[in-house]
Amino acid sequence: MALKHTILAFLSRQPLSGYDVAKEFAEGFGSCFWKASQQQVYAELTKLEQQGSVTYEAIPQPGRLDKKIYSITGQGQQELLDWLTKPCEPTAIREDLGVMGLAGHLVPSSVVIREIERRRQLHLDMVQQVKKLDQHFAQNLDALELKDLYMHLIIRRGIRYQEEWVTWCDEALAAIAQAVNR
Amino acid sequence: MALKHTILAFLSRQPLSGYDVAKEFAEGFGSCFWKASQQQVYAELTKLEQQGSVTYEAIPQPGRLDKKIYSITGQGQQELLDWLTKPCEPTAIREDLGVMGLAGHLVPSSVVIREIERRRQLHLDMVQQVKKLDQHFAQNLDALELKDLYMHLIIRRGIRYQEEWVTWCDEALAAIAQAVNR
DNA sequence: TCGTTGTATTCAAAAATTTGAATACAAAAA
DNA sequence: TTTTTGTATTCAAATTTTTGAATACAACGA
Repeated sequence: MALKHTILAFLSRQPLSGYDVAKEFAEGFGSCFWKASQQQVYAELTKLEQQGSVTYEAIPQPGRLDKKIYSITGQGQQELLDWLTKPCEPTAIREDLGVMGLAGHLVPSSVVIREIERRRQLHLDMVQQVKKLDQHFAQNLDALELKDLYMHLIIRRGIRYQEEWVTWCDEALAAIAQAVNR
Repeated sequence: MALKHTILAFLSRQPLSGYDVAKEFAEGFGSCFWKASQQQVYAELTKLEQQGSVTYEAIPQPGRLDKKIYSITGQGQQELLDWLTKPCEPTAIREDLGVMGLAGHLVPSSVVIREIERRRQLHLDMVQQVKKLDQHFAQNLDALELKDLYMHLIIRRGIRYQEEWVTWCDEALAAIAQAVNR
């Protein structure tokens, strides 16, 4: 389970509130690599706190519930470290669009084409979004410390992934158009 | 949920036993796009059968449980068709290795390097494996009917995905080596 | 002949993820 | 000024996925 470890990893970089962690999953690093809902994040933070992997400092907020700023503990850091040291397995793409490859012939080709065109645009937008994440790290690459270099490299993987989808959409659209006009 | 629809899609191509479907997920198309365990497949097939989306013909086998050959029904085909017609959203990569980007600096760079080298080999193996799936379809591309063209295209996506990981591993290893020797 | 691999199905429990809410106030935009 | 967006947390339920078994026989190789 990487949700737990992804949260620990976020907190190993800086203390964050649950809201901030959820935002990381929705908009930042997580948007490309690992999505988690607010509820999942809050539930996991509560569990991690009970287990002693994280602690929080409650910031009183006038007239509403305290804001909790979570930090990783020594124990949490050790857990993360142990996990990082163990080999991890690649995961399947788990992409709904794949089903089109199996059964696309059941729907009119126009439906397939429309869907691929839609996806092309979505991935194009994602390229821009993920590139923004990289802006901070992509500057003077030669002087980057390891911490930032790792971040840069993995973000590059995300960018490439999205770019590859755009390329694939173009190729697929061309191939389908050719086959249909035959 | 694409498990249901992936199973329906398999069965839309040909009738299969639960064992065969599970094999598709483990070794065939699914190995790259959507993994599901045997138990998941059998449970889902039972549910689909109860709902009338699939039927099975029981093949008696001397001395053991019947073998069930499942086929998609008209209703199942309609469900699949409806699902394919609806737009689908891209999914996050959901890759454990991503956590390295966030917190790789907590472990010695040798650990990161070893892990990336290991992953490189795994993806290299996957490239070969997925290319095998394509063999049947990659022949005389210009005469491929749509059904097979779609399959070919989506398998190409899987090949590229694995190849991209290999390329990324190479780039990452080079960049890390350079940073460490600085 | 003995172990391994492959065919074939089923049960049960635990863990993870998704979905749908509700609450509450501040700040910015319409 | 009214609505929308953003900050911030929590509860509950349903669904999905993972993990760990158990059963049974056939075929193949050592």
